Amino acid sequence: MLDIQVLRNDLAGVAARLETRGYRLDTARFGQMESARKDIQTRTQELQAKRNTTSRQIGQAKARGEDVAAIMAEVAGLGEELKALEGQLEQIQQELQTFLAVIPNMPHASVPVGRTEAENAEIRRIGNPPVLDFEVRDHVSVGEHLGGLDFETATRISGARFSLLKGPMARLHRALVQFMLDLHTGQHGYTEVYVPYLVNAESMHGTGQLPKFEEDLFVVSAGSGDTERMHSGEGVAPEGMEGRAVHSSGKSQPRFYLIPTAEVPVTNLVRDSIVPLETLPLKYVAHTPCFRSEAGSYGRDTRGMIRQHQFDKVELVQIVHPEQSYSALEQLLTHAETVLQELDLPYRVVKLCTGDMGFSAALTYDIEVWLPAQNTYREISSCSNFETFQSRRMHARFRNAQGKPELPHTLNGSGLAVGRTLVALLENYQQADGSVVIPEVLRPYMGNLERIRKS
RNA sequence: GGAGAGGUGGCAGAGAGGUCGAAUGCGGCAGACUCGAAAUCUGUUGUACGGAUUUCUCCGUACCGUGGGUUCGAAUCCCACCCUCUCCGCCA
Repeated sequence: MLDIQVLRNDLAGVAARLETRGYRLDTARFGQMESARKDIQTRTQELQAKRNTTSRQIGQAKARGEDVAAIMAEVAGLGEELKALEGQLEQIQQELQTFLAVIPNMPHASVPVGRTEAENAEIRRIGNPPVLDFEVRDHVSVGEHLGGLDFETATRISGARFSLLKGPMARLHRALVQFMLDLHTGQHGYTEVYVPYLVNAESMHGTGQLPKFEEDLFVVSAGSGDTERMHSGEGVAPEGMEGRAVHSSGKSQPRFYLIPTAEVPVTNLVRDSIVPLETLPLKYVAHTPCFRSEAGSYGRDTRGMIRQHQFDKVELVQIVHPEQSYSALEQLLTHAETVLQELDLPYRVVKLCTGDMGFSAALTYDIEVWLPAQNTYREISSCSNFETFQSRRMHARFRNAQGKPELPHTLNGSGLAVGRTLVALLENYQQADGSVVIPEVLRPYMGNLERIRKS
């Protein structure tokens, strides 16, 4: 969420900046809502002040044993009027809130302006694509040949966009997770956390997945929860009823969202709290499955495990002092890159252009790994600085040197997407005979296995 | 699923329609005492929004789990909901 003060002070400037991301800010509407809000709020508060002082007088008069009929008459109709005004104020503030909640973050000044990923800026390339002097297979072919990858059975169990790993392949997947966690906790100073995979609407709102991107998420409710009302959209849930699916009987069922990334539960660790200055930077790493509906990407990456409804990821999250956030982003990026370097996988780093960035990000670097079968680089990590966009939504603050609450900057990045790393290993480490060599650093996690062969 | 207890400031814990943003204690901060420290004493100490001021603040409003109701006035009364804890049952 953007700072409403910035909108008030420089509406045209904000609109121009957001234009570069392809977002048209309705400045006229904002102006109308703001002036209405100002008017209603002023009148409401004046009336509340009057009520408070009068009520106090009544109390004092009664204590003195005086007759209060005269004062009572004075505030006779005040209640109704006040109630109406308070209602209006509530409504306009809700409208403003809704308006603000769907505005994307402002791109950092250094972000290249562009519409599509074609205009992203390549920062560096590390490593050389392997020379494979035989017919290159894609990861599906490699994995199925080894008997470790079984999409047919996964489809029977669940459906499209799920995968099943077996034997050494499943272990390799686990080895990657272990390796990444050990690296980030041991070498990079992150604290490992285990977090819920089902979260409430407030958490989703905090990191920016809601209210705009509900269709990308899986929604879960217990037992016979009525899903009818769940997608009724716009309507703001009554306070205290958020995250509830209203059952036809009038009873409510708890309603959860499956996390699309560990960013959600981990960043929300600090929601609605004020952390002491000296605890910054907070650095967390978590391994979780991620669940995405992939609505709107129907024809893309249908083969293999590139794009799945469920995949594992090791996620890095940092909560930092605003002055340190951009150097922290560079560090976080190198932390993710280290994984690829240790695995000796060729990759490149790109800085996303304004049009390709996610809703909440101010600046994003993508790391793309080389996939021989696709003869191209594919995203394997995304590292972003959200500045105060998420902390404002989450009401996450730290106490600054002056003792005042201040919004920290939040960052996160994949370190890395496990499924895609597995894909990259299978493709880059495949051998002419169909076997796959296991990178040195993973062998301790594989019982010193050096190569996966057809069983 | 059954039975019960409870949600108040950083923490503990009063408060039972009126001057309560909330006693008291602890903790934190500042000062006094001290060579320094401890102890003691004094003062101070929530968050958000709006307005004024423009870096020193000041004023107003809201907030005692959440939402609604009663009332001139609600932390306090009424209703609904959420959450936490204890015991039993079930379960990994």
